[in-house]
Amino acid sequence: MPIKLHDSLSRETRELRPSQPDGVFRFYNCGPTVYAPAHIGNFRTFVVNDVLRRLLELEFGQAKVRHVRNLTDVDDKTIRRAREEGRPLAEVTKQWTAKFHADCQALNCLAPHDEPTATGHIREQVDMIDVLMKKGNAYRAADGSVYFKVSSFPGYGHLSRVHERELQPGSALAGKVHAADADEKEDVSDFALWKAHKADDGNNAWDSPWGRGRPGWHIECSAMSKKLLGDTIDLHTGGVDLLFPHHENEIAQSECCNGVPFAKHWYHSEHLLVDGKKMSKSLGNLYTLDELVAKGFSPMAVRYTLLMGHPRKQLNFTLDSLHAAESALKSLRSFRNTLQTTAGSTTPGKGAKDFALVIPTLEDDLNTPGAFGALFRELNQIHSTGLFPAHAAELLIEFDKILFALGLDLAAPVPAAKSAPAEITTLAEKRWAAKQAKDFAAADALRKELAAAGWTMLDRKDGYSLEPLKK
RNA sequence: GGCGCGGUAGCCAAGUGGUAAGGCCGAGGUCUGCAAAACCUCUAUGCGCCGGUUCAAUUCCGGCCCGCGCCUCCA
Repeated sequence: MPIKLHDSLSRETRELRPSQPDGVFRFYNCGPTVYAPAHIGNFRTFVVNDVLRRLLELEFGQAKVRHVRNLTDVDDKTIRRAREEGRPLAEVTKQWTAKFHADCQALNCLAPHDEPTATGHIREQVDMIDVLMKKGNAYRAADGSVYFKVSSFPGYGHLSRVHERELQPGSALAGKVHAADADEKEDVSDFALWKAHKADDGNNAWDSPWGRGRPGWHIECSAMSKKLLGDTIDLHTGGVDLLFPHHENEIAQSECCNGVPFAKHWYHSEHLLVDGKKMSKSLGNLYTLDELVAKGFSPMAVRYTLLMGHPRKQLNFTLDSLHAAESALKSLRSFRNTLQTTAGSTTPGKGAKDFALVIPTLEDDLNTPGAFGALFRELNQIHSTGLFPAHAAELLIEFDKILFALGLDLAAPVPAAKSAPAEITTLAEKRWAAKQAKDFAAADALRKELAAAGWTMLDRKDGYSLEPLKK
């Protein structure tokens, strides 16, 4: 079944298919700026793109998907961070790149096939700017910066419908408040391709035909996409906030330089809200993966939570939803164990249609909550009708395919139980002894004592474990 | 002000012109000395409000109310 995905440019849901004769599907996902830990809003986009990547692999074959995600390692924020910490830029970005990779791995995201960096592709960016200069789409301003001339590209604004917008009085552009370099530009809409060196940049500058400086933000994606995937790619993705101006500017640069359409398909995932509001430092509702893990949640529950809402709708993230995710994962784990136990070493049967709707639901515009619904509906159905070994063996294969598509690793570590203090283990030992002696009255009294101290005992045949009481 | 998205059970959240998936929580039950786990059952005559179209609307159309996002370097 073909994968259908909403296209931000045409505003239609269209089939995804490779456009090149080699049958390789090429997609570019705008990656993070590495100057701080990414927050879970960032990860919503990367997790959604990861599900997409997995579906593409299932559809076209593992070898027929090429996934590129960049790392922005030179811009205002990274340079400012390095300056504030008195460290070289490369050291700062290396640190946060490593952290980003660790978080991605914890969230079970497949690594992109290429992860190019802006500083690693200065020459490609300069070359591209050079072409734009020669074609008359760019100009060098008095300060040595190079700007893209928006009026030279008639297609500008189609993606974001920028022409249909009215500027809010007092907005940055209308008031030129933020446009520190506005005087250098011919038009406020023009954007920087090359930024002339300033004192604040320190030694983070490169030579170019227009003098020392550094690339503007937008050009890196155009240049690296061209180098690694070609002039026309099959899909370009990112968060909604990148739709304008970032992606609009990428289209302008790439199409003016290459003379062919930039991306066949555009996809934007919506924002994650926290307690009904966009995450922001000022509201204090910004979460990183580490903070959630510190609260006792597993990274897999975070991943599950990020997939609980439709990717093109704002998703309201709460701690309650993390609890829900943790419980849901537990059910899935338990179900898989049942399948495994029942199946044993039986040869899988053929023809079961139990999970037939899950992947197709996912393939219909990445309807992750719909897919979870279909999954649990089937799961309940199977529970109530019972299982034969051959059936279970077959279902196990299907179930694992679904887990792969969603990127849920049920074997991933769950939060380690806190170890109990000595007085608790003493009580527990006493209770266990009482139970073995069948002194149930004493055992029950000790259970109550433990509960009062905030602990519960989970009995097994051969022993017990201790867990802190929930709430 | 402009552009866009949304308002579905206590919470989260799919979906459809023909009478509401699923998860969490909660209640009852089976099973276990107890507890936990697992499994079973139950939980919106209702889908922001008011009109309209229709045999039939939560789903289409119009108006209104409320919320959220974006409006030049934030995933």
